[in-house]
Amino acid sequence: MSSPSDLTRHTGYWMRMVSNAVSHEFARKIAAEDVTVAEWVFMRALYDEEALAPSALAEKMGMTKGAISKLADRLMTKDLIARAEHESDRRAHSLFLTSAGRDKVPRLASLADLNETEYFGVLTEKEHAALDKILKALVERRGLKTIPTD
Amino acid sequence: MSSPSDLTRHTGYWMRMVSNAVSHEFARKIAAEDVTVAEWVFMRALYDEEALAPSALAEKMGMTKGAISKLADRLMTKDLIARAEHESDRRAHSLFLTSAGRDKVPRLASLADLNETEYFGVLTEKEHAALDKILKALVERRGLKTIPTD
DNA sequence: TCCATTTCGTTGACTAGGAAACTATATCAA
DNA sequence: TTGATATAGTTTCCTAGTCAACGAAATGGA
Repeated sequence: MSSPSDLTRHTGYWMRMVSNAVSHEFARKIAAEDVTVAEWVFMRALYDEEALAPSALAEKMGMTKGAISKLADRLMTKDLIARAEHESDRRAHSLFLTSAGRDKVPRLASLADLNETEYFGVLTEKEHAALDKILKALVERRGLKTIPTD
Repeated sequence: MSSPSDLTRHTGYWMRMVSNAVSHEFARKIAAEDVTVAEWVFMRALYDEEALAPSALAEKMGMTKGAISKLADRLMTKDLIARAEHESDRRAHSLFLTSAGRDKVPRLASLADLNETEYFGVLTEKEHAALDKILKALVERRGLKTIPTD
């Protein structure tokens, strides 16, 4: 037996290695659009909705509301999102994409597609399909849910 | 077609979701031993060696030497590692596990094993083997190499 | 109605890492 | 030998999160 649990015998090890590489490369790509990965996920989450409350975003993205608050500040500074007061509850508000923000999403989406293709393009069709299936099985069987940001 | 590249159609999305979950759960487990994931990787890297230079660790872990410098500080404060001056080069030194540090590695390793089992235990033997094989193929074909920390 | 409690979001203190400037030392070429 | 350059680590400044305390507004009994 090789020393205490050789790290490379762990699936988690290889998974993290690939996952990190994919993320870092994606971060590099979208940096050209002056957006971070967290910002992209945030914007993508708003894209399908009219507007969302910070708390909903926090839940969806698996981040604390503090983090969302600061992230929203940054996105507002960049004029990619804006806020609307809640009609009846004066504590609450909701966030939505500005038109500039909305315009950006498809461009970022193609970069995401490109990254996906680049990374997983080295797999055969069969391998890729098998990987997807197994990952989804894992998510389902372990009951995972939040949108992965980091 | 659903809106700009539905994130959930990306393998990277599912991969990050699983990878993050595995990491966070592991972080939670080893927090009981008062160690972070980066610290664990650092210690694990030292375990097989007599001693390593900070620069070698940085290379191995894919972190900057600045980060290694701070990480080493923390580990020295906890008395888990110590430093030895280089015999001829007065700029250099090397880091090694203290006996307390060395003792801790097997305990952390079992937590790593436990985490691995817990997470991937929901897969069948066949699925698990297939996943490993595909991940390793990805790493090889894309030429990835540093030990994943985050 | 009014006070206790809960909820929404923000803020401040803290942690971890990257990038680049910096310090000290080593090496190499003239 | 000595001055230029390269190398080993450290430090500083910055970004991006968490956690916990907080203020303001809403809610729900007594």
